[in-house]
Amino acid sequence: MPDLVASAHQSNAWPFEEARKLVERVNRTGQTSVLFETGYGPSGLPHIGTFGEVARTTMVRNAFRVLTEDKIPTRLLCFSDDMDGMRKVPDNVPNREALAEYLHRPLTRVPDPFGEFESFGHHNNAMLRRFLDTFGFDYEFASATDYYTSGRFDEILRHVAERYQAVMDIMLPTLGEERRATYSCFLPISPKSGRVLYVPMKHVDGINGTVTFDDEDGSEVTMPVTGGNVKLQWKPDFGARWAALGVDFEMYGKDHQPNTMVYDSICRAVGGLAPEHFVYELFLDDKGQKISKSKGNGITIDDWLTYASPESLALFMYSKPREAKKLYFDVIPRQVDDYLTFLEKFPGQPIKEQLGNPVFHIHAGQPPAAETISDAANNATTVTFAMLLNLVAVANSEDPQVLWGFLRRYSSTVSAENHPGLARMIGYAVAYFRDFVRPTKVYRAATEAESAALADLAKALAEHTGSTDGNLLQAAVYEVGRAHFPDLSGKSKSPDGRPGVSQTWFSTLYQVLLGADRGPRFGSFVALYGVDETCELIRKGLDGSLMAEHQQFLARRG
RNA sequence: GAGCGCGUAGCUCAGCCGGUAGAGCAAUUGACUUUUAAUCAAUAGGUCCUGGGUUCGAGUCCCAGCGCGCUCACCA
Repeated sequence: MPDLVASAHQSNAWPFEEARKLVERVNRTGQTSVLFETGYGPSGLPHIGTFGEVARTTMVRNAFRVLTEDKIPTRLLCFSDDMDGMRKVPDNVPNREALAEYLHRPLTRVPDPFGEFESFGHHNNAMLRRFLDTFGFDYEFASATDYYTSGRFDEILRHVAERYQAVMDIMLPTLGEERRATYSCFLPISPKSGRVLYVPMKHVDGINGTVTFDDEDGSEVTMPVTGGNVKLQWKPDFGARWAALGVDFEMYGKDHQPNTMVYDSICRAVGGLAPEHFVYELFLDDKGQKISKSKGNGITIDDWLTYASPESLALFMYSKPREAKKLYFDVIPRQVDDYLTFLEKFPGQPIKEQLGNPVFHIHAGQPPAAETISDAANNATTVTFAMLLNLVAVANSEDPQVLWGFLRRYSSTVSAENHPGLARMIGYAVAYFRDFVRPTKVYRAATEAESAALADLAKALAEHTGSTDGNLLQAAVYEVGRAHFPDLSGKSKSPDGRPGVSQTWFSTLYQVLLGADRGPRFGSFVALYGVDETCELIRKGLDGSLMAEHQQFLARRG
């Protein structure tokens, strides 16, 4: 595969551009492995941005593996800063009052409000891992609490104590006057209250590795910096961790960008080599505001996975990482269809274009084959999400079987067994219909004339009970329409030359029975939906049940 | 104010190493034996933000300007 590697060295797809920086780094240092890191602050449930960071870092990692033909081992460490103090009680958890007394304690020392895990921190860590596992990421999880208490950070902590002045010299100029007066890069955990203390150090002993400070009750305390007694302040924590673990690559959001120099300087000050960075743009909600955990705006990972595949979300993360993009429900269908298009094009592309195709990066160079359905003449088509959303809207049904029925009109052999991807997509389309389309429906009552016509239609259809012949049923629909709503303009005619049917008739059917202004060819709809079921639908349209049911549905949603 | 990014068809965006502008949706027309979802075929459409520069040649590279977006206290 020298062709692939050579092209990868030329490719301007961003994961390759980032990975090339790492190749140069390896050539420079002679190192024999590469460590990727992503950070996670578990003060709340996992954020879609956290997921994006892991997805994108994985893409760079895979690009690196292609470039180096897998000769340099790589690891991805997802580091959870779960020793951070709980600064406020999150809004979206149960038992909030009970949590209040644990404010400022490390998250791994706060009881789990969900009552399932050892601590709130453990709970949030587990949630993060669940999401990452859903996507099949290859990663190692790391807990700050474990690292601090097990002694894995002891050496670097002693080092920071020794180099205390150097670290403070980097930090102090970046702070406001007020903060400067009390700042410390060490945050001791109070031996009395268990809280993370933001207090000035009275003394730092670089030789013995201890710090001296006043505890919350005013008593002076001297403790070793090691063993989990003390954690590092945010910026020193970043730099020191990179140095301690030998991190080679870490990306972060643009809000961190101004701090890059500070993190890197600290890393060097304590003897490390600063990692390579990539700065990505933040996501925006529907109103153009930045999505953040604390605001709780925008959509969640669960939201996305309710309506679309993990792959479509990965595509969103791949595209334009340096642009502030809107991440909201209405971007979902497009991502799904773009993903399908890219997947379909991939096999026929020359290598160079494959390397720029998002599915290469989403699937670590091994995208699956696209699923298509074929008609009787063997013309293959990709079923798009847009098409399914239309189908589910016109079929007016949350029953997947009705959708399969529509699809089998085109391709008689298609099924969930031979098209698992399509089956999943139908599930997503149904959910999207239920939550975004159905609420927009408006049912109206039939007029007197329309009621008479509908009653006749029910009678006419009843004679064809059990029929699945769309054309036969369509003819019946037309016969009734001709009697009640003839088109007198002469514009439309039946094949035998009799007057056609006014559009009013069809509008009536859609508005009264389906709650929409437009709809499917009605005979075909009846064939799939069922004659008896359609008669029942007409009955409910006439007696007002459809309107009432829709009202109830809307009321239930709130 | 500083940093980063963006400005291409009505909308959303592709345009790789510089070589006569592309897709999807929307629109219009037609096919599917009566207009009505999907599908299929076709048509229409753009001063590539502006002005300079480099070049035989610039949407693409360089400079300047205009417009828009995001980030930049504390906390992480």
